[in-house]
Amino acid sequence: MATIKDVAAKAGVSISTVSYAISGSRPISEETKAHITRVMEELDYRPHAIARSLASKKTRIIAILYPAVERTIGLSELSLITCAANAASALGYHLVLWSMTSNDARDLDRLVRQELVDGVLLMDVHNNDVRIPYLNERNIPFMLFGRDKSCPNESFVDVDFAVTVYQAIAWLSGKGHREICFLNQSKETHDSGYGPVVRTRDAFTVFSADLRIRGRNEFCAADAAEGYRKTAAILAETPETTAFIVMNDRILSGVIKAIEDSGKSIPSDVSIVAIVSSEATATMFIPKITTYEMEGRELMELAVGQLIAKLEESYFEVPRRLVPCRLFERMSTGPAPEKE
Amino acid sequence: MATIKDVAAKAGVSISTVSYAISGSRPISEETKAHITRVMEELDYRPHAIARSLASKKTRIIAILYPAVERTIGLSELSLITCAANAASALGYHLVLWSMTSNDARDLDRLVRQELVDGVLLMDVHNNDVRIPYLNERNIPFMLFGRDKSCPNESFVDVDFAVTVYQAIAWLSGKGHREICFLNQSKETHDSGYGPVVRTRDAFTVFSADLRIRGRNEFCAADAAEGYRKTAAILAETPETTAFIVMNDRILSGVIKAIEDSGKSIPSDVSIVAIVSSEATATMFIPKITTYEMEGRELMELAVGQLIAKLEESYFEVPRRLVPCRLFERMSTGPAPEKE
DNA sequence: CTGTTAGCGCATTCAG
DNA sequence: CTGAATGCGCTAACAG
Repeated sequence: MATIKDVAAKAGVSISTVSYAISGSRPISEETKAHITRVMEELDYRPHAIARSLASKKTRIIAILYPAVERTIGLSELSLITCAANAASALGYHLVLWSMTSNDARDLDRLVRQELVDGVLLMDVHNNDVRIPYLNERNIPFMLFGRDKSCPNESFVDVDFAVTVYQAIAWLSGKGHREICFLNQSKETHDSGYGPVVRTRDAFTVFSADLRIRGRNEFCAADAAEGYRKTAAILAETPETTAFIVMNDRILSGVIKAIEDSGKSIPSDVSIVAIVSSEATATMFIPKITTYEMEGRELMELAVGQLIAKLEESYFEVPRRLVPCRLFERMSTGPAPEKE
Repeated sequence: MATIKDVAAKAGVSISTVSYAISGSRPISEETKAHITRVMEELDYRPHAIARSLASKKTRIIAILYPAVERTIGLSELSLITCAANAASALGYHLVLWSMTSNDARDLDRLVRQELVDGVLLMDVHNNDVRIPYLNERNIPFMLFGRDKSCPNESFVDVDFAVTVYQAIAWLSGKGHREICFLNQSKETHDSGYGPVVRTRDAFTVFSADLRIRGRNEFCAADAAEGYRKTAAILAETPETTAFIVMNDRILSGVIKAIEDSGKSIPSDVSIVAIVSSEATATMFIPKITTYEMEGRELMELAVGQLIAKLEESYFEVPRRLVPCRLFERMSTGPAPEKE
């Protein structure tokens, strides 16, 4: 492997000149720079990442950190991580994956102390996350993917749950639906303060009133059988319901079945839209489900971009970015049925 | 941050003694070693990963590499990657994620040439994968997760598809089923030579004969509607079918619906077992689906362990390990119905 | 069994 | 605008 020394020798300049030609942190005449560039190409030179890190005290590596707790929102997608890797790569960074098996900051300490990474991207932030005070204390730059009310001063990117709920209601409303039921996740999840569940619930209350929708704001445990039971009960109690907004992929099949078993059909009698869902889920059903899907790529590019901006100090404000989900209209939604 | 120098000074020994006490690559007397260990703890010393790498020419970082192509088998799980990270971490390694967006070995070259990693774990290996000759040529140690007939000489770990199919047939057979249909993935996937589809198909042919099962060996496109159509057709043609083995989570809801619409019920009339599936999928349906699930954790520990063994040259053979899926009996399977 | 020392490949001072 | 020299923190010869 060619080193910077080889390049310098062949180009007839000093090592530092080559170094500056690469980094640009000091003016180099156009012609020597061009010459050096050519020699680098001839030698197929690549800077040695490790050596560069040791000298510069910056590794150009960021860590993406998954905590012990498994959440129910569909954040657990491989594509999110590959997006992160791609985003990092595009900015000249590497992405290492850390997965914490316990909820103990010492696990994190073990990793951080090796000084392998310049910054950390925290996934699945949860209430009173021990990782946040730890990173603050040690002054490790970090960014949250997801947010929590217990950490109001941090940088984050997150799904805009409120706007997503608003859009779903408004869109259904535009199709004539006036009686809409929101099937959120479980009450336990809500009561534990899990952000997405709390925010969507509040948003549904507010926006359904704003849009003059008669809304039912319900919880449902993450289980197809529960989805069935709940939906059947709702249909029995308020048969005028013409649309369901569902924030839990696991209950969809139960919801669909309950609607069909009640003698109604989708979407002519009842519409279903799944929020914070995914194409993979949507296409598993008949009919294919209309969804609002997380903008995983955009969110990740933001998260990684902001984190790296922080590292390179070209940014000084605390970035907080919310991105609503995007609508994918499929076969489970239609205009509200005519009133008899 | 304390450095090795600080430890040496405080312990009253030389730097190299500390180094050897850590690595164990040269004998150190028990008492000095104990003393050094104590001093390290007092100083809360952690070796600097980068400096160590530069000096030793080993980074103790491995890359997990996802290719451009998206495969249909459920390998796309986040848990696989976190397992890989955990396995690596347990062995003192870090895991970086590389995601190739093109099918070009030059992308890989760009990464490898930075000499950031000691070895590579290739995911989702496909026919005539360009990455394999490249890595061989450059002498980069690597390991395959999944395998392909176009690379018969490499080290790999993989799901034992044949044994999984055998077990599924045998298990159903033990419950009295004699007419079993295997719903594989699409014919196009098979004809393109995709290993899992080819191997399961062949295995079904062989083992259903061995076990005296009247088997239908069918393809089905990855779509719930196709699953419905296909299942309905099969039920019409061969109504004596009492069990379906399905290797495609995307069609399950169609299969279930077709069976129910034909007036039969699950599992009393017809059993369903999904192979190479997952709990997440299984619990999305009513009834919960009996599955054979990939031993992701075990496979990953094997893959990472073997790769690292290779790196550290405590191993010289080419490891090839197959692990069949494990049965999770749920509600979609039961004894074959009595013959009329 | 332990100490001394020369790099690993590069970034970055200090001189010119 | 460019070159020479120092050292990042550690490993691994070499020397005792």
